[in-house]
Amino acid sequence: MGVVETTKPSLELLRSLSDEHVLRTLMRERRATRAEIAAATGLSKPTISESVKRLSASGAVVDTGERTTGRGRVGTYYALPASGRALVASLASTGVVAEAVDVYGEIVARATAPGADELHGAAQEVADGPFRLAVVSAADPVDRHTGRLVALPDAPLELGALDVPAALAPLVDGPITVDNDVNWAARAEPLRDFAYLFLGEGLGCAVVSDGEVRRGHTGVAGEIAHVVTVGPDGAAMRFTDVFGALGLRRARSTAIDVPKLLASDAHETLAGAVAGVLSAIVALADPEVVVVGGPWGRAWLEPIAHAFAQAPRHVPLRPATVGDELVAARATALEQLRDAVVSAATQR
Amino acid sequence: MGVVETTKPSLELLRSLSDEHVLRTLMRERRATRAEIAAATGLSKPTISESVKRLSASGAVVDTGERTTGRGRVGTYYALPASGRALVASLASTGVVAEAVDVYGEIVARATAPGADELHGAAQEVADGPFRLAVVSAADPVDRHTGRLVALPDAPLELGALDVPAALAPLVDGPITVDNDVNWAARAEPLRDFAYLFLGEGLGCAVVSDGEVRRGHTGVAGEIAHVVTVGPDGAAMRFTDVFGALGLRRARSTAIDVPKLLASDAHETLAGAVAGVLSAIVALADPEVVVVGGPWGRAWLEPIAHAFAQAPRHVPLRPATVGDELVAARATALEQLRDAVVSAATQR
DNA sequence: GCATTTAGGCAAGAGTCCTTCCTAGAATGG
DNA sequence: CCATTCTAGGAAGGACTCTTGCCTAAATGC
Repeated sequence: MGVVETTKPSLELLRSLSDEHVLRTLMRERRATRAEIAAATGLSKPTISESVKRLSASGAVVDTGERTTGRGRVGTYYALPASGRALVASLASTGVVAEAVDVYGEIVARATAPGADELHGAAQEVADGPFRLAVVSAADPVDRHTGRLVALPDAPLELGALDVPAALAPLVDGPITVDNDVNWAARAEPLRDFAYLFLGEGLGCAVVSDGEVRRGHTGVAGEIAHVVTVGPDGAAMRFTDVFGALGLRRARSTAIDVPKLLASDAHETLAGAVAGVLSAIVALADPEVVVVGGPWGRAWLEPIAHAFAQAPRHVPLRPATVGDELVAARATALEQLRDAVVSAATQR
Repeated sequence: MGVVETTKPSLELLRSLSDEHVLRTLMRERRATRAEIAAATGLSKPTISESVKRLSASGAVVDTGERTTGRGRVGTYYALPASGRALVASLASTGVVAEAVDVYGEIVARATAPGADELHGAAQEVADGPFRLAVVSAADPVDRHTGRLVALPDAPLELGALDVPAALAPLVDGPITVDNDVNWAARAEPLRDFAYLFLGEGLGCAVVSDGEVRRGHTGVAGEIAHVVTVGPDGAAMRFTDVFGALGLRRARSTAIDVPKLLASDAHETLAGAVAGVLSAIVALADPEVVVVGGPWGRAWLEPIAHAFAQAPRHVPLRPATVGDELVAARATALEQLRDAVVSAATQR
């Protein structure tokens, strides 16, 4: 708190600001003449001309060879050179998706593979030289500092002992961001303070506060398996143990047997247990709404909402919009890639 | 996410940056010659001279009349004029504290009064013209948008129906920031991801994530009274109800009877209940440590830590450093006051 | 064929930063 | 007591960046 950091005034600062305007305009427009850039940024034509001259000399923008047609003098189109790509990947037990995203936000290549251990192969398939950075969604808890998957008690790693950063390091020449799939799904919702509760084979929750997913110290915030809640006979019980007590786990595993659960008549007991967890979420995170996703979360939204409405404090529940965890991962990758390009071109 | 906001390059930007450097230096040093400011900021003497000329003309800095003594030419000391004050107040059922803080971080006036309803009077006592802003700590849940106290189920307002912003509005000519005392206490700890659990007559918790207290949508994040936990016979029970079941509440109230509690032999039951709440905190916030404060929280840290250590996931507990909720409130007020002075002087 | 339109360049002006040098005045030391 | 040393402040000059305004070249449309 209170660390005031004031940049020194300098003409270099102004110059880099102009350059940044030019680069970001070309990221939006793909190509533009100096006059078009001036109009789009609100800066004057001579300023843009100077900036383009600098950036051309350093190779940060290039003359595409194309020329305007139409009335008036022929203009020269400028564009960004091949600026590298970002890798966006999704890892689940059902398979891997790898995508290459360019600085315009275009998905320029895509590959899928059946097993999570084929991450490297899928990434290599969409590679075209080293990636400038990677953003990965994984269906397991993630350590926010190392990017490695974290084994929590009673929750075997769905993806096995895969070391994501190590698997990608040879292909990526920059930062590798890894986060949980539930957190990525939450980032796609346009709310500032809410929680995203995922109820499927695994249990998960993302807490969004002040517009950002809060990951906590190690990155496993929202791993709700051990929250104490109401079990079968009103007994206090950890959330994950409720499924054991009801015989709704898959054989020799702590994973929930979803088909069996959906076919069972345990609506009420489970809704009560979920309502207990929701009480903890509301108490600690104070969300505006709780978005409920996952196969049985969505199917049983009704009884869950009914049980939760009995609680002394409650908030509205809403089904998750059918979203893809890659949407937010792509957006993050694009933002990081653009920032990397701008800072590479403006820093010296 | 991804909203890139780039400031336009302009010479005015540089000028305001120089002015800000000068102003912030004078806030630290109280008075300085142009040469001293130049040395402190790293900017050149002519630049500082220009800035001081501008700021003197607008009245944002003044010649104090003092002159340097010592070898060399006599220098002119400049300083900030009377720049207004910030009000810092603390409200508890035991009484009110009001302080006036100036732009140097000095407490220039202080008043106390026995009842919370004397907020206006205490504030008026330390006033010297209108305050530029106010920062208030209140021993009740606070709505982060309105600054009003929030009545939650089973938790009567300790301070009554006091409307803090309305009480202060006539004295304050700017923003009024109100927050819970537990949140202020947490802000005084130098950690980025942790929770602060307060166990006294009331129950409270602050969640600090990524270096900031997270208040949630309405501002009542951390109000843990309704978290489901383990009650007397292993029954699932809301935290606040545990005290009712054990007969540890004050008469006709939901407040905890602390002397009775400390004299009771309910260590184990209560430690188990607290451990259940800690499980929820760890699951949802993933803190590095949990700082435990409040009269019986500190006294019973041992049994609580013992019970919590049985949980499948746990983090270290630590007693709260004997802190004053006003420390962080003062720091916030000072930062806001300085920002206000800088922006008033640099904007036009 | 000529007015219109448009990209880009040039020139001038204002403003901010810096480095370097100069000056006035005060304390220090022989 | 006087030369020396030290320091705050100012002035000069150069380097840049921004803007406005004007000019030129080339293509279109009537």
